[in-house]
Amino acid sequence: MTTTAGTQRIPLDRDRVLAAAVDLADHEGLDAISMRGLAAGLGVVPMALYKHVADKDDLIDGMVDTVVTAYAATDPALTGADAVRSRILAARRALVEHPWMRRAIETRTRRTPAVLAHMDDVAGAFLAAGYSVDLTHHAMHALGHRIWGFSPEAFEEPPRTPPTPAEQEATLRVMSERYPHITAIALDTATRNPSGACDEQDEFEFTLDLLLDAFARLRDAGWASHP
Amino acid sequence: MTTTAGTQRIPLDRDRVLAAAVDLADHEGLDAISMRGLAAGLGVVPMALYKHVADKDDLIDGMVDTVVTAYAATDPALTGADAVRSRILAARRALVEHPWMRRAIETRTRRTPAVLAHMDDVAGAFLAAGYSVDLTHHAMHALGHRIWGFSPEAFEEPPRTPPTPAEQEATLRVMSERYPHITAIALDTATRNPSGACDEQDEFEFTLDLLLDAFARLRDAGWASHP
DNA sequence: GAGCTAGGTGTACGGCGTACACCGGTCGAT
DNA sequence: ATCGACCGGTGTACGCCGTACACCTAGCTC
Repeated sequence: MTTTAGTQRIPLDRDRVLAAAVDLADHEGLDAISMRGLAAGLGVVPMALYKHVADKDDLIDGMVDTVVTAYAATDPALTGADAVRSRILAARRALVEHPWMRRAIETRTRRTPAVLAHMDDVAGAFLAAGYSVDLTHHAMHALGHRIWGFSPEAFEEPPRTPPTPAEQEATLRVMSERYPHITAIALDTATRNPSGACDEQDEFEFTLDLLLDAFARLRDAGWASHP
Repeated sequence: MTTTAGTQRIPLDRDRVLAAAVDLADHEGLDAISMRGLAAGLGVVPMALYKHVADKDDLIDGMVDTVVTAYAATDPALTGADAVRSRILAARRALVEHPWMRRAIETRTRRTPAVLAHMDDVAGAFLAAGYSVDLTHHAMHALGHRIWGFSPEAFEEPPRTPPTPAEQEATLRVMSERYPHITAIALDTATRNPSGACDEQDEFEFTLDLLLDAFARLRDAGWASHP
């Protein structure tokens, strides 16, 4: 089981390890990432990976970096809030392709070069559009994880097995009694989208634009946080 | 080691298990929560916990519920966005006391009664203030995790050992060359707060008010998402 | 040819969540 | 008074995890 007859093993390198990890996470989810499983997929013994990544944390940092590095560069024709918007939506596209990124980013603490570069680009777009350093700072805070292409969702749906109509009616009755307001929201959504699901992309862009708009207003008003 | 001479063991119940878990997490962090460690702290064998919680996931759901249940009720004198604001800031106070809540909430999928009740209260406050169901829905999305008292922070600082002044200068030079914009922000912050740290509470309230303000404007303009 | 190095191996350790069989009390029904 | 059910705590064991450490080998440099 060392080498398949005659075929030479191409030696691993960090990029191949990371690419395999990204691929595995894309198909099986972040929880499926284990040093053992990843190694098996590469036809290699688990400890071999440690020649290319420091530890599992470094592996996941590397995966994040791999994806962030691949973000499309901002269209240089865009300026100001449009440049920010375009960069953030590029991040979101990557995020939709790699759903595990969301949780991966949330648990990272080290800031790798690609991550810093993305933050720097977003900040740079604000500054180039005449936002003060001060206001840019606040805008970055306000955008939060939105600059990575997602918003944290209080409303997130648990993956569920579809209930029978009877169950559905029973829970609806209970819900509307105990939680009338969120039930009203759910029912209102359902009138427009029978599946009852929210259009996450819409919500994302809605809030993104709301925030960008609010910040543009502050900029135009000459706002400053310090007296 | 069954029972200390004479003293009767008070039997465990779910609430005592959850309270012990919350306490442990408060002092040692969420990662310190293991069935084995928690059991040891309670002077009990690990499997004993499974008589009171279904599994580790249920344990953490229960911990979240415990804290959320303890949120101060909204001051009934407050109305509208003020009621929302007050409820969210109450959540934030709880979050500061229980730092592990942040990560715990982020990884939850099940929505427990206390969690639903909090969401329902926030939504109810909007509706009571004359926001349409539609607009309330969008506002809840936009607030995202903010209704739990925190915002996801792109800017989060890793816990770090303070570097020597020489190192500090070296990294500053590298940073300001490669990432001029975020460095500018950091330096600007440092002029007002020598530690260079952001005031998270300020940033939180700033964005919260920005959003509440933007939504109030939409309400007053009679905004609706559907034509 | 000696020695170094990079990359892959094998073994082992300590931790985790939890399935499963068990066992001593308490208590209600007979 | 006896029996059975049930409830809370126990003990053992399994399979997974990350990774430390010693090792082996092929190829390269001097």
